[in-house]
Amino acid sequence: MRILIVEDDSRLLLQLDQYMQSQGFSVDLADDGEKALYQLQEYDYDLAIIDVGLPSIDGFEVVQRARAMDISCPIIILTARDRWQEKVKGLECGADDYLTKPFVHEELLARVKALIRRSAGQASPIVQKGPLSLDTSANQLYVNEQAVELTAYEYKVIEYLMMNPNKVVSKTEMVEHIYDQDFDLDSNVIEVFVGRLRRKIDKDNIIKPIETLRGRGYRLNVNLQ
Amino acid sequence: MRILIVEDDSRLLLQLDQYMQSQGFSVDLADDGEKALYQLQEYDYDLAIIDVGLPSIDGFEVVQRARAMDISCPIIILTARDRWQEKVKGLECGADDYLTKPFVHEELLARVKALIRRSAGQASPIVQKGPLSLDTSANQLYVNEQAVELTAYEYKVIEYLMMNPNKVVSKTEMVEHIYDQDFDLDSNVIEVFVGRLRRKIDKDNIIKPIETLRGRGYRLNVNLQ
DNA sequence: CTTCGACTATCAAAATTCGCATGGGTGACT
DNA sequence: AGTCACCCATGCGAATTTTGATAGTCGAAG
Repeated sequence: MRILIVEDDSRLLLQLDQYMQSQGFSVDLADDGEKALYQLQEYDYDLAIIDVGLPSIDGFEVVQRARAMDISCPIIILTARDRWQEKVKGLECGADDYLTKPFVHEELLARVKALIRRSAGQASPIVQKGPLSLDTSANQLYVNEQAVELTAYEYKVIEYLMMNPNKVVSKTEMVEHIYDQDFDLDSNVIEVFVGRLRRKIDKDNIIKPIETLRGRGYRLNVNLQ
Repeated sequence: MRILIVEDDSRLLLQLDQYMQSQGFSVDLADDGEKALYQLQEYDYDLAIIDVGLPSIDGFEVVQRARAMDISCPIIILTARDRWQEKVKGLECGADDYLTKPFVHEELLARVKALIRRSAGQASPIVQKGPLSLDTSANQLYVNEQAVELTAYEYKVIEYLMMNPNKVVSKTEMVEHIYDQDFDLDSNVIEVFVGRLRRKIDKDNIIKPIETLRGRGYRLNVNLQ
């Protein structure tokens, strides 16, 4: 985890540097807004800690300009003032958290950890199987990074197959997972959808991701490289 | 945005309920840990505010158990105590933020917004998506830098879509985040609001930002240049 | 190796479901 | 009383799903 600390009081700066390093972080330092913005642009930090009371460009502005430059790492601002308006202003500038000086180091650490934890848990859950990938939160299938538009049931079918790769899935099983309760089992819906999926996924029939196992069902074939 | 407030002091609870509602949130309430956990399990909140001083199951435990159940919504804990150990403990239990009582409502609001923003992967309070930009602190939508006046619900709909760009969002999901519990799910409100938004956002139908995915929901389309 | 029967693929029409526009009604607020 | 936002019911049009018929393929048995 690499973090940036921006603080003009050199005593505090070094103290924080030492503490965060002792906690296993890689720490970069800056002592004014100019340098801070440069560093933020240059490196991809996991988090930044910024004092609002900086000479020339103040902390609020650093945050604002960083956000305008599309820098999205979590930011904690440090404020010496106890007026809630300042804190609100900080958050509205685009900071994620603030801490009022003086503070104990443990509290800073706890907040840093909480923010990093949260910003890590944002990736959308994507299931990758060979050339196929499924973004289950966006309900979107990609074949070789190309988005493929599916209808509601087509999506349900491929989703179920992707959840059970390299496994023979019977048509009964699929029907039971895709439709809620009583559905006419001797219908060829699944065959129809598998057919449509095959055409959409791979027109030229080069990938052959869905294999038919006569009398048993289907299997999503994945080359586990 | 739908939030849960857990607090045993009924006076404060109602006060917060009223305030957060006035700020455009859909609010559910709970006055003990038992109910809170049930609610958290049952609904998909965008955020929870939990007092640590609850009878029977205390706030720390609620957070801990919620996280153990894989509930990942942002959580702010309220603590009456000013001892930093308590705050650190809260964050270590899995909370994302804390606020020390007494606090001014504006400060709570700023933190709530900051957390929701971050959990949507949005660092800045201004969300830019193609020709659309949304100022979440002013509750104002702009289309090509032009302000567009929206009603309360129209705003909630576009906000939720902007927080989930390029993602298929089902109508159920939208209803659940926009209204608080007990709302008739099979109603066509969402369709009506989407229709009105489309007309307001782009009269001439050139931008087509909101795409319909039959049987699945809607998707805010953003050209990721 | 061939044949037969069962299983699967494909197609297009039919049936169904879904989404949208519209207008009326209700309740809140002025 | 008037305005405004919102909710609800309706009916049309369109996209999707289902059906049923037909053609094709596979594999086991002879």
